[in-house]
Amino acid sequence: MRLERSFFERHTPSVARDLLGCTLVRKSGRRVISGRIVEVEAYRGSDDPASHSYRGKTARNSLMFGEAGHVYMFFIYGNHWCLNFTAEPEGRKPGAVLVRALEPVEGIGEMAKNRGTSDTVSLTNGPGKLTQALGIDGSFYGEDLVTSERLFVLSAESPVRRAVSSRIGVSQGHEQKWRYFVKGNRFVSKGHPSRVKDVSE
DNA sequence: CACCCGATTATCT
DNA sequence: GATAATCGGGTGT
Repeated sequence: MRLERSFFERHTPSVARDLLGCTLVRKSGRRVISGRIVEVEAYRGSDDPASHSYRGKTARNSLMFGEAGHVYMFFIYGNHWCLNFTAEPEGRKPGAVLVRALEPVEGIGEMAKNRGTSDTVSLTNGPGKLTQALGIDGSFYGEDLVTSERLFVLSAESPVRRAVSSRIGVSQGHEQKWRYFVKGNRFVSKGHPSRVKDVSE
């Protein structure tokens, strides 16, 4: 079942945690590429120095202040697109969940073509990699996951073992343990080893 | 495995 | 003008 609006209209870390095990589906014509979400991070509001919305509303982050369940894309380090889902009830705090890793399900051949590699593990084990594998770019900025024909999320079919840590790649906001991943899954990104130490259940 | 670095550009100060 | 929620390739241990 496709996730509906109410799923996203909650506390951002809860949305992030519950996205683990859900399936991200990318459709273009007859082609379907999909993967299970195995790693995410929450970014939230004026109390989170690592969030793009920390310093208030700007042209780039305005979507994080709007209706939940939309796609927030940003381009980083001159190379990569990162995929985020907006969260929180509208009018409350700005919030978004970064999708960091997928376990490939459908369209693996297509992913390999998009990524230019045949190494299955490295197809989708990072935020910049999975967008490339699924053919998701800046044109998806603002896409509504609740109604879109080309990008949406299906609810989890079976429970997953979750683990938590501080977030990867951020220079501030280490105290918050807002990275969630599926324990033991080989498609979880390696991240920065020094920042993955404080893993807890 | 640990560390280092260059690529490359939108966005904000 | 500086910075960045990354990646891949390199070197050295």
